[in-house]
Amino acid sequence: MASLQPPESVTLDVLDPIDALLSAHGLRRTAAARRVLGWLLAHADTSYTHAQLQTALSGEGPLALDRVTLYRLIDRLTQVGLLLCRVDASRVRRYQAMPASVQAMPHFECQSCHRDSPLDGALMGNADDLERAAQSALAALKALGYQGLSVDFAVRGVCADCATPSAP
Amino acid sequence: MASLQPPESVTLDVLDPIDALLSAHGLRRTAAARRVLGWLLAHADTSYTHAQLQTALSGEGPLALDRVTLYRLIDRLTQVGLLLCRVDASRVRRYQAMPASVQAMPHFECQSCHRDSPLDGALMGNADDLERAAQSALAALKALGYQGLSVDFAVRGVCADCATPSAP
DNA sequence: AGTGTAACGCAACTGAATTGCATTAAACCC
DNA sequence: GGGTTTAATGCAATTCAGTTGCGTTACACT
Repeated sequence: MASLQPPESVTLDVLDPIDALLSAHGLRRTAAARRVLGWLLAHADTSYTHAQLQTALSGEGPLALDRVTLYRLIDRLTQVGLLLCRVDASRVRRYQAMPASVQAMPHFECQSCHRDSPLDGALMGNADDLERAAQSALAALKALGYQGLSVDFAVRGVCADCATPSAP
Repeated sequence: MASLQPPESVTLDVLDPIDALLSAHGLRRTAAARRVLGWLLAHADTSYTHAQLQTALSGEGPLALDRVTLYRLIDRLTQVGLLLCRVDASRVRRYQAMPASVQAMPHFECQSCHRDSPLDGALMGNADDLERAAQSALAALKALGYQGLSVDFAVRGVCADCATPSAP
């Protein structure tokens, strides 16, 4: 049956860019790898835990990927620099497609309730200063051969809700 | 036997500053609490994992503190803002006495080998920019009632060692 | 087509952290 | 001082994210 399938669909993916990324980084083009990287690239604005990826992928298609296989896959994708990985306040790893422009999205993590909220506009007066500091550090590390670099600016503490003694 | 013990030793700790901190934050002055907070204040320059604390404390004195008790204790100390807590690259929590001046000690975390190294002088050109950004964010949050604030600036990626294909 | 090896899947395991519950001892009150 | 309240302790059992071992499958390369 493979003999008569069209080599490319009407919507031109002559030689899928995802496949290109995979082999450019020395990884095999397996169904799972294509799927995971593709999905993360399509949802590149946020980060996802292993568990979230697992359900998201099994939900939207026929692929019932093994737990361990997914662990190893995202690990490989991270090591070659295709994914960005950080550990959130509740100790779970979060993966995200490596952003082209490495913005240091500032965020706040509450030590008590473990919520993680972005520090936007009003709360981040001098975002330019931050950006400048980030760029200089990145340039220096890149020159040393470091790869897949990203910057993270986090404020930690106890949020107003948790700080108030208790409710009446 | 308590009746004849001297109220304070020769080296004036009339009403221990640690005890003061504890009760000022609504915590009971137990042997364990005194000991842990005291030790962390005496080693305030770095952070320690639960396991490290456990061995350090049992090593240097008679206190054989229970694992779980230590977990709950450092958790309490963190919630009231006496300790600072972060999760390192290998997913374990690291605790540190809350520093008075909240420096955003910049550091690099390798996604591959999970080493965590400080970004000093040469690698952090505009440390002032970073400091300024941090101060503005802190001021804004403090005004909202947030407590025990600290700043963390991390660069993530794959270090030069891990990035090179392999050794010959 | 044949072959070496990366990637897969399953089962068993680790290690940090949490929960339940009975016990101890600060802190508060009279 | 004695009595009460409840925070803090200790132990056992459990959770949860992630890992390791090992036999099997299927890319990639000639």
